[in-house]
Amino acid sequence: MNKNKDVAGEEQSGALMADVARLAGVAISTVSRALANPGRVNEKTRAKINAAARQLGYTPNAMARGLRVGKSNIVMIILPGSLYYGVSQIIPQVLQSINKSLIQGGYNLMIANLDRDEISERHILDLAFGGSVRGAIILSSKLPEVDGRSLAGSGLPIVSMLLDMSDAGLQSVVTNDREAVRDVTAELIRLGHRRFFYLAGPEDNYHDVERYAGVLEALGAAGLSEELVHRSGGQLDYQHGFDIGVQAADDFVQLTEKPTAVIATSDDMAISFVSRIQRTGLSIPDDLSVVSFDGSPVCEFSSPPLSTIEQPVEEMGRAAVDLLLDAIDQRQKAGKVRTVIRSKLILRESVAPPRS
Amino acid sequence: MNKNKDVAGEEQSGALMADVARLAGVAISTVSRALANPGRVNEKTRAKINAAARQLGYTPNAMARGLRVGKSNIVMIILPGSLYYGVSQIIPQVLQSINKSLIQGGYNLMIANLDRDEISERHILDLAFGGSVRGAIILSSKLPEVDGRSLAGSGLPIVSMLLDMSDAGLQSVVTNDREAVRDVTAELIRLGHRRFFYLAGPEDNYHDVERYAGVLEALGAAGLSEELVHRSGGQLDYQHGFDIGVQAADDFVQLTEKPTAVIATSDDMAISFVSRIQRTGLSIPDDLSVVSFDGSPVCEFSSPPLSTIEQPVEEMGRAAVDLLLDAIDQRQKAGKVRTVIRSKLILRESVAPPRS
DNA sequence: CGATTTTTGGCAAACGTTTGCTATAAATCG
DNA sequence: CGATTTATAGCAAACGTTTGCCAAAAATCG
Repeated sequence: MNKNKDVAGEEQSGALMADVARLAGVAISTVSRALANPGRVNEKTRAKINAAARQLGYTPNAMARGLRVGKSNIVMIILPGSLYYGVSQIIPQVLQSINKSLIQGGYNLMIANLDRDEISERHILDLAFGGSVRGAIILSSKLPEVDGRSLAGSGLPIVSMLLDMSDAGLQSVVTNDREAVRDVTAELIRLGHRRFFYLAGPEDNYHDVERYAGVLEALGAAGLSEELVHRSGGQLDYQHGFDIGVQAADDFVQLTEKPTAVIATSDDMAISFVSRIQRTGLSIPDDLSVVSFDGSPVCEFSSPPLSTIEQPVEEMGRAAVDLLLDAIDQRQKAGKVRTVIRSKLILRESVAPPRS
Repeated sequence: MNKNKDVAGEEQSGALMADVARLAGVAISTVSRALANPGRVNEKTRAKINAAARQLGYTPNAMARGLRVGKSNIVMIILPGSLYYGVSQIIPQVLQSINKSLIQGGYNLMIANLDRDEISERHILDLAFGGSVRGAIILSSKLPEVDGRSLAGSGLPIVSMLLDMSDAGLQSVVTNDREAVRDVTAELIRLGHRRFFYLAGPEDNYHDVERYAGVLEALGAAGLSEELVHRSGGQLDYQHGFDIGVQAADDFVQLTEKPTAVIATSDDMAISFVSRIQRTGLSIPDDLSVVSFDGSPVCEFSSPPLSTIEQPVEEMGRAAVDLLLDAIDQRQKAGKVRTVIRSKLILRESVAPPRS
């Protein structure tokens, strides 16, 4: 990028395509073609060009290419808010999985936001409308919309991951929240549990709606009343999982008819709930079985080891990137708008039949 | 970005500066100046331009600007490897802190790598030499170097964070690993502990070197022999913290003279060690005190709550970005090449005096 | 009020790469 | 071997913004 070609210092300046052309004795456009469209250039000429490029350590300028072609090689990810919380590595795992697949497709991943306030929404829209990004993967409900600019109206290819936005027309890659929770609830019922304590995420949150529905479905399928499940929480976001669990433990001790099984909808709330409830003298799983959601590795080292539903993050990330790249390349796959990848229940020592 | 100005569909095409100029009845260069150098444009003209820009939802094209100016608005982060592991949120916290500060400075954060293999090194160098990024923050030792291209030779402003690379000439923002571990070891000594079990990270790893040195310093300061500390592990990377802790527990039970205090150098290894050692019947902290490093929030909900050294990630991230922006703007602060921000010991129930 | 200084708008070229089009060379065909 | 077809290299313009320079308008000075 250094225009001063005479610098004899240690710094390796960024060679231009023009430099390669000069050294190889061809036109700039021939260099461009040799690198990007090799079949259009004679083999001998191509060899000369490749040698020159190697000698100069030539690296294409992505901004110039993006400007000319009208497309960048960056994909942005729109987060629900914080990048991390508690023991959950879901978001970092998402980032890792997506990044890995994007790099293989020749793209770079950029984090677009760390909040969903107006400043962040505006920033996301700048990236979208400024041509800086080629597509987006969104992990959050509601597409950004500020001052007459909306992400939906930008024409940018978008894929939703973790939550189902297929109703809004977005290709979505999700796990089977509802079904997974239904199945683990059915397992608790099979073990003999008849009273349940549900640790809720934020009310109306997609994940909470799905997971709670799974509980109710299992009860219905077993001919049991929905009144057998006590719902705790609903005010705090998943980011405050530890707090949810602490408050739930307080809630639990107030109950006169104690439930025998806890269904926590994130590992954080399960971990802090268990910690607090054990201090009241209750024993897990003798007095109370506990299951959780997310699949954080640390659950194996809890006391006792925690049963949890493990999300297939890596697979979902791959699928999301595949869908996005298809949309970018405008390969209209006549496929489903909603891709479901199943979570997996990991049963550990926190679950047992209830005391008779 | 859509060249077809006649599209009457729902899609809001990216308006160009040329469109704003036409609507405002001025030249393109005047629009550019009004937006970027307002003092150079008459107030009345500026108002016309701002109104036109607002009406059209004009968003600058960052690629065009970057190309013309010769500088992008992206900063890359070079990771030591995986983005996440165990309960540690250090890397995600780093990303969040850095991203927050960068956005305030008008930059975007891009993840450059997820590995340190040759493909990833090459990719990092492409970003550096291709003009795609304006600076780098590195969380890993050794600067990328492949095929005659080296990051050090690219002229790109670089700041190291978490590990001290000031000897290699890089501005570095670190925490006081050595001192923090020395102080916590001194506290254990003060409580009466005389035999220690050190859970090591990878041998020769910067962090392990510093932290182990802290242990030895505290012993020396108390006039105690270095032989009082048994070192366990050293083969696995911090990413495998849980495994390190499991192996350390096996190691520990083999010891004839049991140490009374454990100094673990990451929360992951402490958590898994405690889990395993408790299964052998030992009690924390009655039989064995445990301290850890990182400050993961879940430590509060361990059984018993785990004492840990909390890293000042947010503050370090801010400092690193400040240094980087200074370097980008070529503001030569006549300052130290090494910035140290202190970690903080959080004492919880995992530490007690040894049984007499 | 004329001379001088400052402000302001616009032209044109720059940034590094890509690609349509044309002319020429090379290959193929009868 | 001449006519026809195909392959290949190069010219020039495009992408969207920025900025040096110049001319003209406006402001200030004596």
